[in-house]
Amino acid sequence: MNAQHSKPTRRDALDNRERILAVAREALAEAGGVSLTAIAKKAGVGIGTLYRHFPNRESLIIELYRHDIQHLIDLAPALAESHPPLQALRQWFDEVARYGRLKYGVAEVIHAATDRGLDDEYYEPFLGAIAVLLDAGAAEGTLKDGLDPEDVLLQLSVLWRIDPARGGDVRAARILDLIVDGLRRPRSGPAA
Amino acid sequence: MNAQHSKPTRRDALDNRERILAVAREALAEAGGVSLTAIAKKAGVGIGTLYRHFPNRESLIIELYRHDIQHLIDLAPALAESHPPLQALRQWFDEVARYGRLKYGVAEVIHAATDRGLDDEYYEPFLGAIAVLLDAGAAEGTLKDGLDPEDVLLQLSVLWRIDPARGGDVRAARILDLIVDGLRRPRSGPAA
DNA sequence: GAAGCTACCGGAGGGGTCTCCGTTTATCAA
DNA sequence: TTGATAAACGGAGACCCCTCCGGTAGCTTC
Repeated sequence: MNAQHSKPTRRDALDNRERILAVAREALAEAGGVSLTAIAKKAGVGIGTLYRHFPNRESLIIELYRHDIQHLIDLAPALAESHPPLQALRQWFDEVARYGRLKYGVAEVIHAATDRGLDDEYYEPFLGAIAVLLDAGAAEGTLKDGLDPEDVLLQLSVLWRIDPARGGDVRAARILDLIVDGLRRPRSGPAA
Repeated sequence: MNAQHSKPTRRDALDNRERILAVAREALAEAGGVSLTAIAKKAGVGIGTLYRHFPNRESLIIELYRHDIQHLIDLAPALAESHPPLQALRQWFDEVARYGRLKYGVAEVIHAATDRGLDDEYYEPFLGAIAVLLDAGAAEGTLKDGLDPEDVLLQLSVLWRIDPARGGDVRAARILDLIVDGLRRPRSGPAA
């Protein structure tokens, strides 16, 4: 990220960063409700140090789930190529939901992304992934033209508000179906 | 609410409650980001007193916007009666969005309701309002059968994640259209 | 090896939500 | 009036996020 010759980062800084990430990875593995204070303490650094490395909770979590987020982003064009557009879209949605359910952090990142908007390193690529799927469908004529990927991302963010305790998976699938139906181009029938 | 003969509430308690509400109403008029600590101080009560009257931020806000929430709940059957189902639904959605935009608290309450679920006094009635609209559409055949009002409420909660700074109203309208389209019964054309 | 520069550390502290519990006081009965 | 009593008060304090800045200690240069 800064391999420039601007000045090599100090060793202790690097060590601390790694230690924080390791502790955070373990602490946030599944749970989520872990305080940064706790992570800092466990990592043996001051809270100030943690915050210098990761200016807010989200950026720490992004770092942890970088890999997974990227996977989702890469998956979209792959699906678009190997499946009919509607199927690709739906499958991608499922995958996003699945990741969010599985790895707490992915959900948090995506959710936060809809707030932060353009600041976030992954915001644009994520939108791009959605755009690929939407374009494929539009080209084929099964999805509406001119859909805004940001609108779709927002709609997806509903996923993280579903209470997993009560029919989480089923409800998620149902809602994703509703969303996809909303994106479809209506059959050009006669009626108004 | 407790007109029972269980024991009349103490006068000072009643007074404090009113004072807190008055201060809160003014403080939260439009803004939102007001601390309960500040409200307590302004009302001349300890923070503990505020919290005994309203066990959390949300319950205070519910009290403030009781009227507005009820209006929305009542509006649904009225619209269902006076308009074609699709129009009624869409118009009700708009009204919900409008209220949320106008009065910060309404949005917060509805949003929170999707989290709290059954604990909330207004959760069921709100779902009922949605159900009325969905049923009307189902009966007419323009909306899908068996839609779950809770699913729809969840979808609506997206409204409060829209950044008003960037195309808020327009985006909201667009997303509401998408949601409605997702709820419509597809034309029974030939295709798969 | 010593010294200087400055990146980096770390925790105090500000502001938030909410809980707990010793103290005050409104109300009622005597 | 004067207790007695329990409801209500109110703030200290636990825990959160995040900022700020005086102190510390790597790295470089001589």
